Amino acid sequence: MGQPGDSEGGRGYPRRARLTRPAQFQRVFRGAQRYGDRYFTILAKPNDETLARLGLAVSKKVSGRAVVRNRIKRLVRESFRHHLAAIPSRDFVVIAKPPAAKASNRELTQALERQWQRIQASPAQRCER
RNA sequence: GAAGUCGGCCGGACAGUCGCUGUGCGCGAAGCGCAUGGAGGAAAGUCCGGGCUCCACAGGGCAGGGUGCCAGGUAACGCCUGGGGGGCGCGAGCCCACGGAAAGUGCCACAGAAAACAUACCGCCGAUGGCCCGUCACCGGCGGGCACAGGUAAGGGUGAAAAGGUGCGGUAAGAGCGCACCGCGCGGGUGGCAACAUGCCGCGGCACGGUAAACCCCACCCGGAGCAAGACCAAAUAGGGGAGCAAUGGCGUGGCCCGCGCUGCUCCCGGGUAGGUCGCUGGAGGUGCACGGUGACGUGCAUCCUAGAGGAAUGACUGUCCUCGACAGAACCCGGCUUACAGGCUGGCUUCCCCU
Repeated sequence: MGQPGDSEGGRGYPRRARLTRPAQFQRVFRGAQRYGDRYFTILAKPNDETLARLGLAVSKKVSGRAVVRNRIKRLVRESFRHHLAAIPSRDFVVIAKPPAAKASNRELTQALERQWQRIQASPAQRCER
């Protein structure tokens, strides 16, 4: 099948690959490169680690129901995990938009794949402050 | 078999691959391997009640809030069980904020004459009194008329509601005015722990409209905040307190001394931010049996351990099958209530139909 993650034998998604503290989120929110489509906005900022890290932001504005928000977060994490090897080591914050609540799993997965490819293609810019 | 009614239960299944995470064990240990566990009946709304934690607190009262037929169950409740009363249904069964309106206050729209110590629009009567007419020779009597005083609440009409109902008597017409039956109220007796009931006895012609999710009265209950509660460990930076050391200094103020202020190094102490650890899941716990109880529930014995994350795990993909899958995601923990829910399984009871 056309699952890139499967063909590479899959990757783990350890705690190292997550943004865990408010300060880390703040760092990304301040001056990051932006990517996005109708389902997501992705903020990216170079980090000092050897691994890309992911943070999620799915607000209640996206959907009032916790089940829907959980689904979106799981899909993003799953996609990120599959592409971890190919993604440059930067900190990302994926912000979901309201249309994502109505999209199917397949639609969201494909949309994310396109974004990772764009990010892979674009060079990391130093955002001086 | 059909319709209905009251409960109980389930909430796609199986396999593979790749992940996340708790626990146990092992190892060449910031990890890895193996084994094993990982959302719900509502996890939801946050509407009640508790546990737990911190703060406050002698006792009592006021204010405020809540509950509201009775009895029981419970840690507690606004929950549950049983009972009483009222209403609905042929029935099983369902529904009810269901204490007090002979403490006080308020309100009762529209309509209607009148909405509460009753009143009198139409109507009825007009016995009694008044006026007029007739009759007898007069007083007076008798007869008739008027509807003036007055008497009525039977009938009409209004309204959610109009001061018991029906019948007979009675009357000028009427009226519990009188009587019978029904209804109502009060007192007593009887039954019941009680709410309450009453084919019992006596009394009262009947006097009591509704509204307390209106104020209010009565009885009972309630301190506040919440796991971001709270406890512990604790960098960096700034600052506080104490001790010691060197010089007996240095700088500022001042003409100078004293004095006052600032200043070095080392160690200790207390508070405490970032961050971390605990709180964090074994509990008013589940299951089975026995016993007590109409029941809710309680007691005893045996047995089981069944999520514990934290930017927040419990998922993704693929395949097969079916009746193609609803509402929906734990966040300290329990007991309830309420609301949402594709489809399916199952038990009791009721009514009707058919067969034997």
